[in-house]
Amino acid sequence: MSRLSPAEIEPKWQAAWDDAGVFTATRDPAREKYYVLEMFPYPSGRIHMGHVRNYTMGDVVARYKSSCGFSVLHPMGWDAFGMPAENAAMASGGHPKDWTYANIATMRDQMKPLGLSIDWSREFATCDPEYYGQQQALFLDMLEAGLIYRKNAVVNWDPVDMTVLANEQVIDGKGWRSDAPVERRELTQWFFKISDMAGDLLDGLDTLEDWPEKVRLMQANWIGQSRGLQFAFSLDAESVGHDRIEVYTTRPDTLMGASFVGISPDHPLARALEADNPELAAFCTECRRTGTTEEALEKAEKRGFDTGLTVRHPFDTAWELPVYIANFILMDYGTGAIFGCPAHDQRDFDFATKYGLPIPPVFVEKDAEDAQLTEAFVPPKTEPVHYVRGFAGTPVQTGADGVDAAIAFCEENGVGHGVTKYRLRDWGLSRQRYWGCPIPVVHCDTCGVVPEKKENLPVRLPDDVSFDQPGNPLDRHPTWRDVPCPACGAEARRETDTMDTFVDSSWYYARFTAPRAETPTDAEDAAYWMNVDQYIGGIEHAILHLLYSRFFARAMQVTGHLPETAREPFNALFTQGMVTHEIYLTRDEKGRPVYHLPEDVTDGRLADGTEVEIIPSAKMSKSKKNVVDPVSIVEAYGADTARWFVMSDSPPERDVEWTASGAEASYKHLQRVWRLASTIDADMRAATPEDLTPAPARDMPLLRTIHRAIAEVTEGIEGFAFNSSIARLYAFANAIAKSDATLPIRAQAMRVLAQLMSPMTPHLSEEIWHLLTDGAEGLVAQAAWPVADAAMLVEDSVTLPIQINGKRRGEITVPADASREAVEKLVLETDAVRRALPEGTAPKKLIIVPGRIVNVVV
RNA sequence: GCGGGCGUGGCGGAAUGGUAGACGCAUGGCACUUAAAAUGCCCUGGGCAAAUGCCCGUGCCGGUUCGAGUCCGGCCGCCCGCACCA
Repeated sequence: MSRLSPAEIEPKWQAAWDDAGVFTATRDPAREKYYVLEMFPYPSGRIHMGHVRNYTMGDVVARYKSSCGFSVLHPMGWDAFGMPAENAAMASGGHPKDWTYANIATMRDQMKPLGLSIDWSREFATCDPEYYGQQQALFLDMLEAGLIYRKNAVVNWDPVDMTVLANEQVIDGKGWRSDAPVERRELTQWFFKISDMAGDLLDGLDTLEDWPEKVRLMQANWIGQSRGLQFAFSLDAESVGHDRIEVYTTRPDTLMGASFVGISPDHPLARALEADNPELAAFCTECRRTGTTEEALEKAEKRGFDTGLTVRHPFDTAWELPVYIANFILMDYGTGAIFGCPAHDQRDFDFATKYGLPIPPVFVEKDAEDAQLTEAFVPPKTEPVHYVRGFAGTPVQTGADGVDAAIAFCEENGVGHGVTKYRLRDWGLSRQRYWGCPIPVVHCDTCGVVPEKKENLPVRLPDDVSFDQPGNPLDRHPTWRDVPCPACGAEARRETDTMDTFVDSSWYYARFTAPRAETPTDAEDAAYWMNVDQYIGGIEHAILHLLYSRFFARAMQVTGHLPETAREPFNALFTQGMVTHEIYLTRDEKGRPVYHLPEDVTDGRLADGTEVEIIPSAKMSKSKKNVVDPVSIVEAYGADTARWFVMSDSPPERDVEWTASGAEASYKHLQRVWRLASTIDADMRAATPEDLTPAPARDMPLLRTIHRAIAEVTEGIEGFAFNSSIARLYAFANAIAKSDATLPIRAQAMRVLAQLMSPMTPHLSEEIWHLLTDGAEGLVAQAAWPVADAAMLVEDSVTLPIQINGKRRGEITVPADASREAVEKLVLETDAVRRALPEGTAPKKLIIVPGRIVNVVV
């Protein structure tokens, strides 16, 4: 019997699919459409197992839906702008464009042998001028619609390299190349007004029923709606032009526990005070050294600086509160100023303790009026609290009701007003880098900031740039900046900032519906194909990419580029786990990790004998050099094996650690299925008339198995439990191998097995299908998905485990339609129950869950 | 620090609140073979036991329930995100 050679059959069937145009997406009004999309890859240079897993999942869905009769759109493209291309250019002197397109070519060549059902005619890269030109058109429309504006924002500035650094380029507060302490610097930048849509983006989450609950929760927390009180503290003496401090609090119910007022180091008052107070200025400067990430701010030691200013409590003019500058207060959130209530907030408690400030409680535990607080008291939700200091003697409740009551009380007494705020900040899109989509505006001395004319799009990146020094090459380009003002025609300067790469990935799904259109989208195509029915990608994108995409769908609707029905672009979302692998690292003289490729490590040592640290289950990433190359797996075992393995070993939402033994095992199993098919085929060809005579009694068990397999495998695919589907397929193959059913029924089972396997192992399935149908029924890829006969799924009898006091002690088999009374009688007659029950006594309780279990309580 | 998630045999994992460990890997045994590979068959959570069986067991502690891997509360550990990484 011939061994199956993936190297022979896989290209053959891929060519057959191409010839038949099976995967070309066509707008067919007669059929329901299905748009399945995996998050497109960054062209890092080689595909890795995470890609294989991601795209195989999408492929399983696409092939399955296609078999179910849908008109399927399953495209692929490249998220091609970004820093690695510039880093490569700086390191090796090439050009980001060449590097990127070469990587794309390599990865496409690596991806195609996987046999994915992708419509490659729709492929594009975000660095294609045809794509980013349309993105510039979107920018102009959104600018005109008031969705984009300019304001100052803080960036990480490397004072040695004289360049802006991304957060990941800041290591322990220092520039990654220069090692110089990073400074904060303000630049005028472009922003999307995403905060205007905060409420709508929050409300929209409720409609996303087919998104993971955790992603919706993360997004809701990220948007961070809060209801609070905004009011002002009056300064005792006007200082540097300020006479009040505007404060926002989500805990107005603790206003009577105020101990101090804190303002951000970036608060206008703090900035004004810096001029006359060198000590204060030094403190603020020190605070600004902390990285710009929220994580760095939150983890930094909480520090304050007493400004010497005081304010009056709004409900008691005799009550004086000190004003501190505190490093943990963000200028971006609320008003950049807070009041501190140490008795009921742990951070404020720590702060008050550190600076010797009073800790007046608002409420205490019952019977604990005199107790000294050793930590902030946050009352349990259910317990009543005892008030020691309510508003004007009136106790208010805690919790949401208390906040509402406190806001109402404050409003009645003329202290501020209730407001709804969001944590979500506007999205800064300006990047001071070359390899991105140029922002299509021109700076004119007389007209100011002027949008480029649409007919001048795309604003192309110049090719003649150098990366021999840090900073943005567009700034250094001799002529690229010089353009006439689109408004007055005078000499003007092009903006040299480019767009955040998140912009590129925020609308690519819409572009796939009409990738060659002369406008960003085509109305008819968008109406037919949108929304994405199933989106698949990593959980690491749970917040930013998905939120930005949701914003963009709305913004594109406002600007007329998407229909109203595409408000939420992704109907269903699946977040896959990552493919992990050990990482190997050594440390440089500063203790920073240096990563090594698996092939450079032998028995835990480098070639020069240096021992390496091994960290298990680390996310596969190019920078960590722990990428397993799928190409070698495909070459050794074929695409079907790689696909089968990545789908079989782990539930798709969970991380999977790559192991070499798993691929080997998958390969063996697929060979076994092939042998089984070949044997059945050979037997059919040599069959005598007796072999073909039906024998219903012999055939019934396998017929039932066929229909159960159809039902269970289908259910697994529908529910994204691919690993369970594959477990069922193993069981099905074993059942066929062991069955004594007649040949025609075994052949029928084998054809169904091939079909059910086809989303995962399309090439092997085609080969088996072709063999068993003599090529008379075309391609599996075009065959209709089998349907389970419900009548065949019903069992005649059922085995019920019998528990005694919750522990399994026996079982009985009863007819599936047995009455409760009949089951009860049989249960009481079993040995296990008789042994447990004293002679003649009845059980205390008898629980019968029909079809499932019996529990006897004695 | 904040937000979110995960934790089950030697390993990957299965299990609408209802027989914990399906299915697969690995280990061991057997068959085939001159031999090996390949292939096929069998066993395999731990403990006690000749055996029908019995006890323990889903990170830890507690709770709800006839019944908890699953629900609730409190911990521990690991992972993801934190707005200029993609």
